[in-house]
Amino acid sequence: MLEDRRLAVLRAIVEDFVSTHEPVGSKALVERHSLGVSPATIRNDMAALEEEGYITQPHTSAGRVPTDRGYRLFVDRLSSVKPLSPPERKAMERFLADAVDLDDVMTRTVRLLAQLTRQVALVQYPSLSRSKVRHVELILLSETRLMMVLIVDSGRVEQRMIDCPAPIDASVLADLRARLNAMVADQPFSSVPDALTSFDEKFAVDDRPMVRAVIGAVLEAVTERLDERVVLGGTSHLASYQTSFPMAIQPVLEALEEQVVLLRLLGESTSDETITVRIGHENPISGLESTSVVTARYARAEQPVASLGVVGPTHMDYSGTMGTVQAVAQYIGRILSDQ
Amino acid sequence: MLEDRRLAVLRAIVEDFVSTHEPVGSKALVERHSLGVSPATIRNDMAALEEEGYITQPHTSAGRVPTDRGYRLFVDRLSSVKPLSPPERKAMERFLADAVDLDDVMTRTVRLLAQLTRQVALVQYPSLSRSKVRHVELILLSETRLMMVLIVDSGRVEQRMIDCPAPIDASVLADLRARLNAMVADQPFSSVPDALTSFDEKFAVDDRPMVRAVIGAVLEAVTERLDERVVLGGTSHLASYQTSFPMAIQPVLEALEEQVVLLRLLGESTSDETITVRIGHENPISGLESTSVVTARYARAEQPVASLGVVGPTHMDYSGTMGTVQAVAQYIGRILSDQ
DNA sequence: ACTTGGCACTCAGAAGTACCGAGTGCTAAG
DNA sequence: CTTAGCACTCGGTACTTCTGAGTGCCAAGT
Repeated sequence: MLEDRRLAVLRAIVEDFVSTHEPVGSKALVERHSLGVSPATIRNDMAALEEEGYITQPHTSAGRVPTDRGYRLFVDRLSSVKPLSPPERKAMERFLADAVDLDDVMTRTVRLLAQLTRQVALVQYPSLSRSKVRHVELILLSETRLMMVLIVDSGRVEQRMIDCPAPIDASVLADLRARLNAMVADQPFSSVPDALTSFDEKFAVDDRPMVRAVIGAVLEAVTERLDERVVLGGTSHLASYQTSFPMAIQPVLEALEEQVVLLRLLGESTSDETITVRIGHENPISGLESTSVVTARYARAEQPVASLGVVGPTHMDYSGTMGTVQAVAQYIGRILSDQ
Repeated sequence: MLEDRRLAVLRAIVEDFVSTHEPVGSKALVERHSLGVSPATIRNDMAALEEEGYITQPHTSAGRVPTDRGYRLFVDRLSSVKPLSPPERKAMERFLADAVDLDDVMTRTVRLLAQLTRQVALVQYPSLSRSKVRHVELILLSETRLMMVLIVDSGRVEQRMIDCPAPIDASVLADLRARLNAMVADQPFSSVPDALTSFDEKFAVDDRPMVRAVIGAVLEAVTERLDERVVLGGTSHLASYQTSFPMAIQPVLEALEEQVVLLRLLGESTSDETITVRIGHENPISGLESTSVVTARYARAEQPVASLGVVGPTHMDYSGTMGTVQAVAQYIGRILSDQ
């Protein structure tokens, strides 16, 4: 009972602080929330909460502010994932329905997320590791130069230039093309490396350098990490944070300029959770200690392929943000599975 | 003579203000620059300059600050384009030399520009309008579906899916491929549309729908505006502007999030100038009225293909920025021409 | 006709002072 | 365990004063 009320107080503090961005005092708390006790009682609870490290006072004569630990408890036990409102859901579906290709889906998603959450949004390109090869084409560009075009079942296309040591014979090339396709067409990316082991031995010794160059290009294409691309949007929202609360945006902007950082942010989701929240210092990346990151994985045809999420101030509306991120992740998954 | 000194005063004011970011007074001016006259004389000149609208006083008891008009005069008549220092040049060449493909060149360039100028950098992808077709490949994916792969001389590749109304005959396809390449290979993009006019008439009536679909895809690929992509970097530098001088970064960040805006910024260069500077309100884009934009075109094989540039505070180091932008533009041109 | 020293004037920003009141912790009574 | 009462703290606001950089103007100098 007592424990319950303390948690209620913490929840009230977080909620109030998130909406007003101002330290909240005991009096304001009993007024705004019907806690059924007097401010003095709340003060005792607050002292206890502070003792345990969930809240803190910016200065002696001010109210309390949640600590990262306080937010953590709030997220874990006191808040629920708030689903999108029907109009928001409508807006999302309408906005994403018009996407014409993968790039467009990604761009639109990042804009959408940024708009709905009013925060910085991140969207990672789907991984191709579960994809299958549809076709490999080899095109002779000059005597010693050819281009390999790899067509993926998702419609994506990868190309590689290949320079050969010796002039290429057209009939050898045709033979290679046919055999190569027989080997890898309809194979998932993951089994291509195995399929092509000692593939070159089937060719005349003279042709092997060329064959090996082609194999190399194919392997490169199927092993390349295409999920290592992240689009970013809504950075202008950063500027509005600082008005509301002290926070240097420079380090945040700097961190967000690094693709590596973005990948770490999205990549380190706890694998068994659908949605991950990292609060303040929990965040391993320097420059983002005073922000929270909410990410979710999205799937294509039931298989998780990548993540998306948002970066915002620690005093964000976690319920709403988590709901939005989750909804967008699910919807994107559906869109990608459809096409 | 008198006129000369006034200009010297304006130059001194701009230079001082750019380096200190503080209004500059008559006394400080004579001390820092050897103008050979007394503060009182400078004051007279300043009054005249203010009268003409080149400088202004933030408040009565403060020094003068250049107006947009003052910067304009400074850029047009009082400053020179400062070439990169040898170490900077070295750094640039080293940094760009490692680029592996076009995307990499663009990404590295934007980082480089941002780093050298400490401002927000923009780099537009090269236009393909001057490019030539190297090869067109048609790949049969299923009975009625094929993929068109267009290889451009710059190494870039465009692909299009094509659905045909009727099953496709392999020999017809081979014929089409051969003839199509005969028509368009080595042709500049601009002449492809003409080359393909009434091309379909050379085929059997039954095959024409398929041929037309392919022609459509090729035309789409060669007319698509591939230069409508801009990469952006160095936004974190925005945060440091505001510390030095009042400037809302939110509208700037917002503006920079719009691809359309970026394209306008880069696209509207005066065509006959190698380097374009737009100062403060000269800038047509809302949100960027208090920034200056320095852009330059870059060429590939002597033909201008796109632009790059930076966005910074109006009190920027114009000489240095112009020098850097120009140097990078030239060097990028060389890199693109090489490969 | 320009330059210059002198001088009164202005005014933003710093520094000092006082005050208010939100918020606290503690204590003693309920 | 709760609560009313109370003394205490201290950030923020408002007001004042002070200072000095910087100005414009004028009259004398070259």
